[in-house]
Amino acid sequence: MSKIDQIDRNILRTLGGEGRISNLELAERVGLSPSACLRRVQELERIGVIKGYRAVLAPKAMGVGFTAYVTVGLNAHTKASQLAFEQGVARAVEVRECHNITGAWEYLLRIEAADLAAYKRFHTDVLGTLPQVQSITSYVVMGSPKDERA
Amino acid sequence: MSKIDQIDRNILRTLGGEGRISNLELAERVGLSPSACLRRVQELERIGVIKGYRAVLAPKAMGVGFTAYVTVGLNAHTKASQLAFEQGVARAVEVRECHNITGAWEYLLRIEAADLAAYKRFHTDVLGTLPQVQSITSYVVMGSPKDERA
DNA sequence: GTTACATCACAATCAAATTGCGTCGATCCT
DNA sequence: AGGATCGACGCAATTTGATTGTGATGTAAC
Repeated sequence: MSKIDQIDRNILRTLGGEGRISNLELAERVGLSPSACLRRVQELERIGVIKGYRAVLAPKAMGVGFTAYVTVGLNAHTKASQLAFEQGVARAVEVRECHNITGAWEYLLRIEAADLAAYKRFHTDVLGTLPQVQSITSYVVMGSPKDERA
Repeated sequence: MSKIDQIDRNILRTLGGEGRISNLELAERVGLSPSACLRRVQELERIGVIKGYRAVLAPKAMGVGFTAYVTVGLNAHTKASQLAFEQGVARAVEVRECHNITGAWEYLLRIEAADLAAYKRFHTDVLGTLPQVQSITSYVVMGSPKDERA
């Protein structure tokens, strides 16, 4: 398979929303036999178009009651400084996302913590001890009218 | 089941990373028999702790070659203005996430588009035609050293 | 026109999911 | 202290789905 056709796009769209649909049901949805459908899914996984599957969990049940986006500016823009910061962030479980962005700050983080107190501890003991960090601005998430993360 | 115990947390953590693991394998991981494990998973789904499952797809394969975070300030802070904006955003497929945040802007959006030209069209024809919008700041994502979205 | 290749559906086999049921441990009530 | 009740378990049988081999079909290239 060298290119993704319309059937593949239907498969991907369906799996993007219902990752654990049975192959039988998926085959019916996209109009193939189960074996043909399964082979396509397996190929999409093999070539990396489908990177994996994840359960979508209710945050509260995972102990997450507080979410914030944080912009981070570094005091030095060197490659070493950026790599060191990224390593520090990789170790912090509260950091769910770390994006390298254009603009006045180098990074945008998504932080998930139990509550404000836990966020404060993260802010002080994690971000506050990374020597590369020069500026931090926190934006607390009060709600998410749209959230199609995957 | 009234509360989530350590076995449940193990199940959730495993499914959060490998949503399509077989029940057989999951049972081995958490130390239960397959039927006991399956019943717990079914209960976690029933009570809403597991909201669903999604395939994680490579962005390029879905036609996404450009990602940006956008802060949006509204010209009026009324409930009606916010709802109208949120409805406009709900209709836009490029908007993957819309978060209501504290600080100088009301919203933080995550935009996924094919390329810069497509982003420009979104910026002009979608955001640029919502009357509630007073300020827009775009932050282009150049990379994501950490991304555990689900 | 022939050959090669990709993709399909069918069918057989294998593996996993599902569910009924008995057992065990904990808790509560007498 | 003993019995009853309830929740959760593992076992086993049954059902369902996944997997894979294979032949057929269509398309493209030579």
